[in-house]
Amino acid sequence: MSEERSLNFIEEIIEKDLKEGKHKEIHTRFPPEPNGYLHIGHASSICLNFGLAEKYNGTCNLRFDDTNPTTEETEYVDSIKYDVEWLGFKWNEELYTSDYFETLYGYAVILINKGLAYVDDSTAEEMGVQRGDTTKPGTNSPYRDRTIEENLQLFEDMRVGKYKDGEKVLRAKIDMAHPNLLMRDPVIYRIRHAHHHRTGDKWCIYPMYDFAHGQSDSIEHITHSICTLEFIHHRPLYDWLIEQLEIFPSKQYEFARRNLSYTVMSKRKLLQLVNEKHVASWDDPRMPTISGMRRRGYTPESIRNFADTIGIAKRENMVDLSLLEFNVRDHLNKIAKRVMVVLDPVKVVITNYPEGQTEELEVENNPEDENGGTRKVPFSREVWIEREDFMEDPPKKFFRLGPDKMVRLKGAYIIKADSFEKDADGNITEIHCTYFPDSKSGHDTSGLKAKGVMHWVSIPHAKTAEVRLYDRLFTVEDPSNEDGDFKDYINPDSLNVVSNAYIEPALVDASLEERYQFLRLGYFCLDKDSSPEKLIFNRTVTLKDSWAKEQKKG
RNA sequence: GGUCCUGUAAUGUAAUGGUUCGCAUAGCAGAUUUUGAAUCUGCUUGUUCAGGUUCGAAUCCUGACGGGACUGCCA
Repeated sequence: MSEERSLNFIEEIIEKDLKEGKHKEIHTRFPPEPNGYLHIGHASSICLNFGLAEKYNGTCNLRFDDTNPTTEETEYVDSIKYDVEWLGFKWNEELYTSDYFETLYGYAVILINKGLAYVDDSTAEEMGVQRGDTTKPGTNSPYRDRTIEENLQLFEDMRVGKYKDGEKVLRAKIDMAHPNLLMRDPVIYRIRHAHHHRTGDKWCIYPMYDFAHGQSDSIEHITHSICTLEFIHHRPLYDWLIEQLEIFPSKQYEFARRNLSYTVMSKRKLLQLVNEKHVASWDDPRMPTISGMRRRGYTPESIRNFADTIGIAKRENMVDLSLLEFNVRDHLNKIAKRVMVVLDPVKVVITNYPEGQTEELEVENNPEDENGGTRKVPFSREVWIEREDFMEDPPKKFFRLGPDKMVRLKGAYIIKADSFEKDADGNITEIHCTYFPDSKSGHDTSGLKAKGVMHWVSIPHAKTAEVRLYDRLFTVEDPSNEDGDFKDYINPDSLNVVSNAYIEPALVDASLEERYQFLRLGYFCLDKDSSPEKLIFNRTVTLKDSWAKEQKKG
């Protein structure tokens, strides 16, 4: 039944490798550095790596790339694990590059013994000069020709803490004239007298990314090590080290990271937004972090479908937000409970409805779900409707309430507006309507037809809640690529708080797990800061609004 | 200037030398609708350019042009 789906370039490589017997089974890994929260870009990588392992019956490890003790923290480890699980993936093993520190040290000794690494006393500045640049070849360090014995001794001295930070480094001995700057005797170990989140104070030398990542891949027998495009220059070094060390030949493949419009994705920038209080926290619902999207109401399914939709490739890209929004609407439409909430209320009095009378109307929870069931919604003489649903002098195509216009109150009766009252400022304060008793939803014998259907909340039964309306965090597609600071483009209206929305009574039992569609308004979820005393809802995404479009046309 | 990666519709992706370049989103029309949602139907927009190879090129080759990455003791 499954439709034929074309393979992305990595799947092609894998299928070829499997077919040719290069590997019996594939092993991938997701290798985050625990120095920040995961974002939607990481989600693509997670879906790719774990997804590939699932698809080809292989395994995927979760490996924390923790080789820099000064930036990494356990808090991040925990959040990363939570996010990966929340997305619905299970790792084969939970691993840490720091688990391999002893092995990596041994690898470095092997390199020294082969005459392929040396201890260098040059300062960072001196090394910068030695490196040359893209046009000029580099020059050899004066320490490049130390003997193996001397290097061995010096490296051990580094390990036992004889030197201060920055005093010495271990460098691979490759080629200072190599056209690839990364091959010009790259640093592979540096001294850092810092407390590591897992190894504590056991080490004062730490391997660099290039001497840790590929080796860790190899130790774990990762067959396909997938990373983003900017590491493509590292591949020759990745291969060189594995070859010299004569260890399992993991292979690196690169794909282009996914960029999303109207947001930023770099950890540095996201950290800045948090630190400078442009957002409340890492999980602020406006953040493109997985935790922020979770809090906003995105579902794991919608994020995975999104990752699937945008696929992977090697070219630069800017994925339009609408692709993400489509996926979240698509999923929420199937699962969200429909409820009625009025954000900007105006009072409607149904003058011919008996005073004091209340009806319990049976209303469908979700027309998209046969098993969604129904709930009771109380109806009475006075109801709140949305202020924008009434116009004193409506244009022709306005399918809502206006003088002498008829609309159906969703799940209830058809009403007609007779008159309205205004305050001194000209604001409408009250609308007087009559209802048609034989137009009751499900039992309509009136023969009337109302083009418009509106949501409403019975005034005497209404409860209140705070509703947070979120919009894109930035006003431009690519804030990082504009003139000036990216923060100059923060959308001042990214959050609008409605502190006193009227909600139908059934919503007081709202739960964190449930997703809701506030009829005609959008998809919402309960915020984690919500309490029975003060309910708080987050808007995940609006509904598509063709009326808004119509209006824009004028 | 060096090395490397990359150019298919507004956006993302497909085509693996062989119909008329497919799909999704977005946009536009219409149908339908007790959500101006959803659903359904139709439509619009594309191979960066120039040569070459070939019966045949988005695909292979050459060159140009465009976009991007690399000069941390970050990852």
